[in-house]
Amino acid sequence: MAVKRGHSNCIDTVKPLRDALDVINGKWKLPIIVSIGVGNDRFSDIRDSIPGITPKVLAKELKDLEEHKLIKRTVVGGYPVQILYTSEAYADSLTPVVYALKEWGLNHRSKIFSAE
Amino acid sequence: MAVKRGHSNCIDTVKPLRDALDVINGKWKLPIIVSIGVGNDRFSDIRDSIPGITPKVLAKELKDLEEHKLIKRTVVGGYPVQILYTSEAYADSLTPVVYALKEWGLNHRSKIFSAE
DNA sequence: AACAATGGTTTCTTAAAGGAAACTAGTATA
DNA sequence: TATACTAGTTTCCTTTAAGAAACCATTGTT
Repeated sequence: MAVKRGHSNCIDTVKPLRDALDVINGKWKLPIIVSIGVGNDRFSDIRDSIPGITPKVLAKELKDLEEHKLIKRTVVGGYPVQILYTSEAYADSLTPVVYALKEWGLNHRSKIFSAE
Repeated sequence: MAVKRGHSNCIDTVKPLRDALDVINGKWKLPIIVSIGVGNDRFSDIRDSIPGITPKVLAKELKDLEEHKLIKRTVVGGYPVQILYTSEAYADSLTPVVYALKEWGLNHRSKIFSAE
Protein backbone atom coordinates (compact mmCIF):
# COMPACT_ATOMS: atom_id res chain seq x y z
CA MET A 1 0.00 0.00 0.00
CA ALA A 2 1.24 3.39 -0.92
CA VAL A 3 2.20 5.69 1.87
CA LYS A 4 -0.68 7.98 2.64
CA ARG A 5 0.61 11.51 2.41
CA GLY A 6 -1.40 14.02 4.30
CA HIS A 7 -1.71 17.47 2.82
CA SER A 8 0.74 20.05 4.05
CA ASN A 9 -0.72 22.52 6.43
CA CYS A 10 -1.01 26.04 5.14
CA ILE A 11 -3.94 27.13 7.27
CA ASP A 12 -1.80 29.60 9.21
CA THR A 13 -1.24 31.56 6.04
CA VAL A 14 -4.54 30.90 4.32
CA LYS A 15 -6.69 32.11 7.20
CA PRO A 16 -5.23 35.62 7.57
CA LEU A 17 -5.06 35.86 3.80
CA ARG A 18 -8.76 35.24 3.66
CA ASP A 19 -9.39 37.77 6.41
CA ALA A 20 -7.56 40.38 4.38
CA LEU A 21 -9.24 39.46 1.12
CA ASP A 22 -12.67 39.69 2.74
CA VAL A 23 -12.01 43.38 3.29
CA ILE A 24 -10.05 44.54 0.27
CA ASN A 25 -11.15 42.10 -2.39
CA GLY A 26 -12.71 43.43 -5.53
CA LYS A 27 -11.84 45.53 -8.47
CA TRP A 28 -12.21 48.96 -6.94
CA LYS A 29 -11.40 49.09 -3.22
CA LEU A 30 -7.64 49.53 -3.39
CA PRO A 31 -7.80 52.01 -6.26
CA ILE A 32 -10.27 54.09 -4.24
CA ILE A 33 -8.06 53.96 -1.16
CA VAL A 34 -5.09 55.08 -3.24
CA SER A 35 -7.05 57.90 -4.83
CA ILE A 36 -8.18 59.24 -1.47
CA GLY A 37 -4.69 58.68 -0.12
CA VAL A 38 -3.12 60.98 -2.69
CA GLY A 39 -5.53 63.74 -1.83
CA ASN A 40 -8.75 63.33 -3.75
CA ASP A 41 -11.36 64.06 -1.15
CA ARG A 42 -14.50 64.80 -3.14
CA PHE A 43 -16.84 62.35 -4.80
CA SER A 44 -16.37 63.71 -8.28
CA ASP A 45 -12.60 63.96 -7.98
CA ILE A 46 -12.35 60.36 -6.86
CA ARG A 47 -14.69 59.33 -9.64
CA ASP A 48 -12.68 61.20 -12.26
CA SER A 49 -9.37 59.83 -11.00
CA ILE A 50 -10.34 56.19 -11.48
CA PRO A 51 -10.99 55.33 -15.11
CA GLY A 52 -14.15 53.37 -15.70
CA ILE A 53 -15.76 53.60 -12.29
CA THR A 54 -19.46 54.51 -12.20
CA PRO A 55 -21.11 56.63 -9.52
CA LYS A 56 -23.20 53.72 -8.35
CA VAL A 57 -20.21 51.50 -7.77
CA LEU A 58 -18.20 54.29 -6.21
CA ALA A 59 -20.99 55.12 -3.75
CA LYS A 60 -21.29 51.52 -2.69
CA GLU A 61 -17.57 50.98 -2.27
CA LEU A 62 -17.20 54.20 -0.27
CA LYS A 63 -19.83 52.91 2.15
CA ASP A 64 -18.03 49.60 2.51
CA LEU A 65 -14.71 51.31 3.17
CA GLU A 66 -16.28 53.60 5.72
CA GLU A 67 -17.77 50.63 7.56
CA HIS A 68 -14.34 49.05 7.70
CA LYS A 69 -12.94 52.26 9.20
CA LEU A 70 -10.56 52.80 6.33
CA ILE A 71 -11.97 56.15 5.27
CA LYS A 72 -13.99 58.90 6.89
CA ARG A 73 -16.92 60.80 5.42
CA THR A 74 -17.39 64.39 6.53
CA VAL A 75 -20.25 66.67 5.59
CA VAL A 76 -19.27 70.27 5.01
CA GLY A 77 -22.11 72.78 4.78
CA GLY A 78 -22.17 75.55 2.22
CA TYR A 79 -22.93 75.78 -1.44
CA PRO A 80 -23.07 73.30 -2.88
CA VAL A 81 -23.02 70.94 0.07
CA GLN A 82 -19.67 69.25 0.10
CA ILE A 83 -18.75 65.84 1.33
CA LEU A 84 -15.13 65.17 2.12
CA TYR A 85 -13.66 61.73 2.10
CA THR A 86 -10.39 61.30 3.92
CA SER A 87 -8.14 58.40 4.80
CA GLU A 88 -8.22 57.05 8.30
CA ALA A 89 -4.83 56.27 9.81
CA TYR A 90 -5.79 52.64 9.52
CA ALA A 91 -5.69 52.91 5.74
CA ASP A 92 -1.95 53.62 5.98
CA SER A 93 -1.46 50.08 7.19
CA LEU A 94 -2.41 48.99 3.68
CA THR A 95 0.61 50.73 2.19
CA PRO A 96 2.75 47.56 2.06
CA VAL A 97 -0.10 45.70 0.37
CA VAL A 98 -0.60 48.43 -2.20
CA TYR A 99 3.12 48.71 -2.83
CA ALA A 100 3.57 44.96 -3.29
CA LEU A 101 0.63 44.74 -5.68
CA LYS A 102 1.74 47.78 -7.65
CA GLU A 103 5.23 46.39 -8.13
CA TRP A 104 3.86 43.03 -9.12
CA GLY A 105 1.46 44.61 -11.58
CA LEU A 106 4.22 46.62 -13.21
CA ASN A 107 6.38 43.53 -13.56
CA HIS A 108 3.49 41.45 -14.83
CA ARG A 109 2.63 43.95 -17.53
CA SER A 110 6.20 44.11 -18.79
CA LYS A 111 6.35 40.33 -18.76
CA ILE A 112 3.19 40.06 -20.84
CA PHE A 113 4.37 42.63 -23.35
CA SER A 114 7.77 41.00 -23.84
CA ALA A 115 6.23 37.54 -24.25
CA GLU A 116 3.46 38.28 -26.72
CA MET B 1 -15.35 82.18 -8.49
CA ALA B 2 -13.95 79.29 -6.54
CA VAL B 3 -10.70 77.85 -7.72
CA LYS B 4 -11.32 74.76 -9.75
CA ARG B 5 -9.31 72.02 -8.20
CA GLY B 6 -8.49 69.21 -10.55
CA HIS B 7 -8.33 65.75 -9.11
CA SER B 8 -4.93 64.50 -8.08
CA ASN B 9 -3.42 62.05 -10.44
CA CYS B 10 -3.07 58.54 -9.13
CA ILE B 11 -3.20 56.74 -12.44
CA ASP B 12 0.42 55.61 -12.15
CA THR B 13 -0.49 53.59 -9.12
CA VAL B 14 -4.02 52.63 -10.05
CA LYS B 15 -3.12 51.14 -13.41
CA PRO B 16 -0.56 48.57 -12.23
CA LEU B 17 -2.79 47.85 -9.25
CA ARG B 18 -5.56 46.95 -11.63
CA ASP B 19 -3.22 44.81 -13.71
CA ALA B 20 -2.30 42.85 -10.62
CA LEU B 21 -5.87 42.55 -9.40
CA ASP B 22 -7.02 41.26 -12.77
CA VAL B 23 -4.80 38.23 -12.20
CA ILE B 24 -5.00 37.46 -8.51
CA ASN B 25 -8.38 38.87 -7.59
CA GLY B 26 -10.92 36.56 -6.07
CA LYS B 27 -11.45 34.57 -2.96
CA TRP B 28 -9.35 31.54 -3.83
CA LYS B 29 -6.38 32.30 -6.09
CA LEU B 30 -3.82 33.34 -3.48
CA PRO B 31 -4.84 30.60 -1.05
CA ILE B 32 -4.35 28.04 -3.83
CA ILE B 33 -0.96 29.48 -4.74
CA VAL B 34 0.08 29.29 -1.10
CA SER B 35 -1.13 25.73 -0.75
CA ILE B 36 0.80 24.57 -3.79
CA GLY B 37 3.76 26.63 -2.64
CA VAL B 38 4.04 24.77 0.67
CA GLY B 39 4.08 21.45 -1.12
CA ASN B 40 0.56 20.31 -1.83
CA ASP B 41 0.80 19.00 -5.35
CA ARG B 42 -2.26 16.82 -5.75
CA PHE B 43 -5.82 17.90 -6.40
CA SER B 44 -7.23 16.31 -3.27
CA ASP B 45 -4.46 17.60 -1.05
CA ILE B 46 -4.97 21.14 -2.26
CA ARG B 47 -8.73 20.75 -1.85
CA ASP B 48 -8.35 19.43 1.70
CA SER B 49 -5.90 22.16 2.67
CA ILE B 50 -8.25 25.01 1.87
CA PRO B 51 -11.36 25.02 4.03
CA GLY B 52 -14.58 25.49 2.13
CA ILE B 53 -13.37 25.15 -1.42
CA THR B 54 -15.37 22.89 -3.72
CA PRO B 55 -13.91 20.70 -6.48
CA LYS B 56 -15.66 22.72 -9.16
CA VAL B 57 -14.20 25.99 -8.00
CA LEU B 58 -10.77 24.48 -7.45
CA ALA B 59 -10.69 23.00 -10.94
CA LYS B 60 -11.61 26.31 -12.49
CA GLU B 61 -9.09 28.32 -10.50
CA LEU B 62 -6.31 25.85 -11.27
CA LYS B 63 -6.98 26.35 -14.96
CA ASP B 64 -6.85 30.12 -14.57
CA LEU B 65 -3.58 29.96 -12.67
CA GLU B 66 -2.07 27.63 -15.24
CA GLU B 67 -3.02 30.03 -18.04
CA HIS B 68 -1.29 32.82 -16.17
CA LYS B 69 1.87 30.67 -15.92
CA LEU B 70 1.77 30.69 -12.14
CA ILE B 71 1.47 26.93 -11.74
CA LYS B 72 2.25 23.89 -13.84
CA ARG B 73 0.12 20.81 -14.35
CA THR B 74 1.93 17.55 -14.94
CA VAL B 75 0.32 14.22 -15.73
CA VAL B 76 2.00 11.24 -14.13
CA GLY B 77 0.97 7.83 -15.44
CA GLY B 78 0.38 4.89 -13.14
CA TYR B 79 -2.34 3.81 -10.82
CA PRO B 80 -4.34 5.77 -10.19
CA VAL B 81 -3.38 8.40 -12.71
CA GLN B 82 -1.83 11.30 -10.84
CA ILE B 83 -1.78 14.91 -11.71
CA LEU B 84 0.86 17.04 -10.06
CA TYR B 85 0.48 20.75 -9.60
CA THR B 86 3.64 22.66 -8.94
CA SER B 87 4.57 26.31 -8.58
CA GLU B 88 6.25 28.02 -11.47
CA ALA B 89 9.15 30.27 -10.53
CA TYR B 90 6.92 33.17 -11.47
CA ALA B 91 4.64 32.39 -8.53
CA ASP B 92 7.53 33.22 -6.20
CA SER B 93 7.26 36.81 -7.33
CA LEU B 94 3.95 36.91 -5.47
CA THR B 95 5.66 36.26 -2.14
CA PRO B 96 5.76 39.96 -1.14
CA VAL B 97 2.07 40.28 -1.98
CA VAL B 98 1.14 37.22 0.03
CA TYR B 99 3.30 38.31 2.94
CA ALA B 100 1.86 41.82 3.02
CA LEU B 101 -1.70 40.54 2.88
CA LYS B 102 -1.07 37.91 5.53
CA GLU B 103 0.40 40.45 7.93
CA TRP B 104 -2.46 42.83 7.28
CA GLY B 105 -5.02 40.08 7.79
CA LEU B 106 -3.47 39.09 11.11
CA ASN B 107 -3.45 42.67 12.28
CA HIS B 108 -6.99 43.26 11.07
CA ARG B 109 -8.32 40.25 12.91
CA SER B 110 -6.71 41.29 16.16
CA LYS B 111 -8.07 44.80 15.69
CA ILE B 112 -11.59 43.50 15.17
CA PHE B 113 -11.42 41.23 18.20
CA SER B 114 -10.13 43.92 20.49
CA ALA B 115 -12.71 46.46 19.30
CA GLU B 116 -15.87 44.33 19.44
C1' DA C 1 -37.47 81.56 -14.45
C1' DA C 2 -33.83 78.71 -16.11
C1' DC C 3 -29.54 76.65 -15.45
C1' DA C 4 -25.43 74.79 -13.20
C1' DA C 5 -22.87 72.17 -9.66
C1' DT C 6 -22.37 68.54 -6.14
C1' DG C 7 -23.18 64.11 -4.53
C1' DG C 8 -25.27 60.99 -5.09
C1' DT C 9 -29.90 57.38 -6.13
C1' DT C 10 -32.87 54.53 -9.06
C1' DT C 11 -33.95 51.17 -12.43
C1' DC C 12 -32.85 47.75 -15.40
C1' DT C 13 -29.86 44.38 -17.17
C1' DT C 14 -25.92 41.21 -17.75
C1' DA C 15 -21.87 38.72 -16.27
C1' DA C 16 -19.21 36.42 -13.09
C1' DA C 17 -18.55 34.05 -8.77
C1' DG C 18 -19.72 30.72 -5.72
C1' DG C 19 -21.83 26.50 -3.96
C1' DA C 20 -24.37 21.78 -3.12
C1' DA C 21 -24.90 17.33 -4.70
C1' DA C 22 -24.42 13.86 -7.64
C1' DC C 23 -21.92 11.68 -11.04
C1' DT C 24 -17.98 9.87 -14.26
C1' DA C 25 -13.70 7.27 -16.50
C1' DG C 26 -10.01 4.41 -16.02
C1' DT C 27 -7.64 1.08 -13.49
C1' DA C 28 -6.22 -1.99 -9.79
C1' DT C 29 -7.17 -4.83 -6.14
C1' DA C 30 -9.90 -8.05 -3.14
C1' DT D 1 -17.72 -9.10 -9.86
C1' DA D 2 -17.75 -5.47 -6.72
C1' DT D 3 -15.36 -1.83 -4.73
C1' DA D 4 -12.00 1.89 -4.18
C1' DC D 5 -9.22 5.65 -5.75
C1' DT D 6 -7.91 10.05 -8.25
C1' DA D 7 -9.19 13.91 -10.51
C1' DG D 8 -12.15 15.94 -11.78
C1' DT D 9 -17.24 17.13 -14.52
C1' DT D 10 -22.17 18.09 -14.67
C1' DT D 11 -26.40 20.15 -13.36
C1' DC D 12 -28.92 23.36 -11.06
C1' DC D 13 -29.29 27.26 -8.35
C1' DT D 14 -28.33 31.69 -5.60
C1' DT D 15 -25.62 35.66 -4.76
C1' DT D 16 -22.66 39.32 -5.80
C1' DA D 17 -20.40 42.45 -8.92
C1' DA D 18 -20.67 45.48 -12.44
C1' DG D 19 -22.37 48.71 -15.80
C1' DA D 20 -25.44 52.03 -18.58
C1' DA D 21 -28.58 55.57 -18.42
C1' DA D 22 -31.53 58.45 -16.37
C1' DC D 23 -32.94 60.93 -12.54
C1' DC D 24 -33.11 63.86 -8.05
C1' DA D 25 -32.65 67.64 -4.14
C1' DT D 26 -30.54 71.70 -2.76
C1' DT D 27 -29.14 76.11 -3.57
C1' DG D 28 -26.75 79.97 -5.82
C1' DT D 29 -26.15 82.44 -10.05
C1' DT D 30 -27.70 84.84 -14.27
